[in-house]
Amino acid sequence: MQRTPLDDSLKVTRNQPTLREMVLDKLRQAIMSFQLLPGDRLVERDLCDKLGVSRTSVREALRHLEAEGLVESESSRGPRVAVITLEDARDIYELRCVLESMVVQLFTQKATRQQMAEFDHAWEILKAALRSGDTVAIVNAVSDFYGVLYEGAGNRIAGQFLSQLQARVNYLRATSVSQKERYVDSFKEMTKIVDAIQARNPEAAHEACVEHIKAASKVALAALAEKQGKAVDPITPPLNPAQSLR
Amino acid sequence: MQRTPLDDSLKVTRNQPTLREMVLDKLRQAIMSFQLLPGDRLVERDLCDKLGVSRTSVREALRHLEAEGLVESESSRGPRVAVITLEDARDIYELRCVLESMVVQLFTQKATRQQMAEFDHAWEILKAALRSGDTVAIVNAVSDFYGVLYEGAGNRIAGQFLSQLQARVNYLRATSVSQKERYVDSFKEMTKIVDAIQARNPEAAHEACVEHIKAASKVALAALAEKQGKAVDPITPPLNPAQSLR
DNA sequence: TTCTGTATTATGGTATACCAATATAATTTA
DNA sequence: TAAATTATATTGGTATACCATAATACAGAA
Repeated sequence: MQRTPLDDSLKVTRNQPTLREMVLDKLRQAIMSFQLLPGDRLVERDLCDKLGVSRTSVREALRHLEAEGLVESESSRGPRVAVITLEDARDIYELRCVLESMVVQLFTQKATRQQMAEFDHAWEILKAALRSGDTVAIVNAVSDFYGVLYEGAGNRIAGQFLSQLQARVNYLRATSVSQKERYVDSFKEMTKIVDAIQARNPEAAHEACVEHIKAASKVALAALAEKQGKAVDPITPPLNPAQSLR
Repeated sequence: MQRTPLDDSLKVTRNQPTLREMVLDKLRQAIMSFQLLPGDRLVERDLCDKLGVSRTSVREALRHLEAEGLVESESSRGPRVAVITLEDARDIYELRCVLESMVVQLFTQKATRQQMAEFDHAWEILKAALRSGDTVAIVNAVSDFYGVLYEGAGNRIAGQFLSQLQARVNYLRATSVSQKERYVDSFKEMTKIVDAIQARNPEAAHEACVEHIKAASKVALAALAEKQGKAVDPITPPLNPAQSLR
C-alpha cells in the first residue's frame, strides 16, 4: 500500500494579523472612503484614542502609508493625509496610462476562460452599481473589477503598483466636478474596453484603455489646474501601433 | 521705487533628518551594496547595536523597507532581506520593460539641451567606469545615469517606481553568472539606446530599450529558473509600432 | 486694537520595559 | 548513542515614559 506523499496541506497556518497590520488596513480604508481627507492631520495621540492601540502601532502604520504615498510628513509638522500636487497627479495619470493599458492588453492575451467569465461578471455588477448610484456599491464594484483584471493579467507587481497609484488619485477622481459630467462618456469608453477584451483583441483593448485614461486625465488635471491656478502639460500616452498606422 | 515681491527665498529651511530616516538610508544602502544579502535575517537588537539607535527607529525603518519590497516579514519569523521569487522577478522585468522604455521615450522627446548634455556626460562616466572594472564606480555611475534619465523624462513618480523595481532585482542582476557573459552584448544594447536618444528618435530609443530589457530578462530569469528548478514564461514587452510594421 | 513677550500645551522623536511565543540548548531517559 | 523532555535564551509585539521643540493661548504694553 503506497503512502500518500506528505505535502503542505498538513501545515498549521498562523496568520493572526498584528495590531499594526490592522491599523494599516483601517487607516487606508479611512483614507479611501473619505473619512480622512487630503490635508487632514494624523495626530498620533488622536489616532491612538480612536483605534485603541499604542503609538507604536500607529507610528509603524504611518511609516508604511508614507512609503505608499498616501501620507506625508514634513519636518516639524507631523503627518497628514497626502495632498496631491498637480505635477504628481499628471505623472500618476501618465504612469497609469502605460500600466493600465499594458494590464488590459495582458489580460486580453492571457486570461483563462474562467477569468474572462469572472471579468464579465464583475462588469455586470459594476454596471448595476452604476445604475443604482450607490457610492459604496460603485467603489466596491470598481475595486473588484480591477482586481479581476489585475489577477488575469498575470503580473502581481503591476497590480500592486496600479492599486497604489489609484489610491493616490482616489480623492481627485471623486471630487473633480467635471468627472461627474463625464459619466456618460466614461461609461462608453469603458464599454469599448470591455468589448475589445471580450473580442480578445489586445491592440484594440490597449488603445481603448489609452483613450479612456487620456480623456479622464484631461478632465481631472484641468480641474486641479484650475483649482491651483496653474497650467499643466498633458500626459504622453504610450506608443501605440494603431497610432503609427494612421 | 517698486518693492520686490516676497517669495520663499526668505524661508528658513529645517531639514535635519530623523534617526529613522538615517537608519532607512543606511539599511537600503547596505542591501544595495550587498553587505546585507537576500535571506539575511534582520534581527532588531542586532541592528540596534550596529547602528547605535533604539528599536523604535529600526522598526520604523523596517516598516518602510517592507512597503518598498526590500524586506519581508513572515509571521513568527521576523524580518529578513527579501528573497525574490521567480514569478516576482519576471513580473518586475515585465514592468521595467514598459516603464523604462516609456522613460527613455519621454527623455528623448522632452530633455532640455542641458539635460541631454548631462546625459551624454553620465554616459561617458559610465563607459569609463565599465572600462575600469571598479564595481563601486560602476554602481554609482549606473545610478547617476538612470538618475539623469528619470529627471529628464519629466515623470518623478515613474522614476521612483523604477528605482524601487531596480532595487528589488539588484542582487539578481549582480549574481546571474550569465549576466557577466552578456557584458559585451549589454554594452552594445545600451550604446544603441544612447545613440537613439542622442539622435532624438523616440521610437528607436523605445525599441532599443525594449530589446535590451528583453535580452537582460531572458538571461536573468533563465538563471533564476535553473536555480529554482522551475520554468518561467518570458515577459510580454509593450506593443511597439516597429513591431506592427514588420 | 494690535503687537510683543511669556507661559502653557501639544506633539513627534526616541528610548526602554515587559511579555508571550518561539527557538535553541541542556538534561534525562530508553 | 539517540530520542524525548525540560530549561533557558532569543526575539518580535506592544505599551509607556520622557524630552525637546513647536504651536497656541494669554497677558501686558503701546
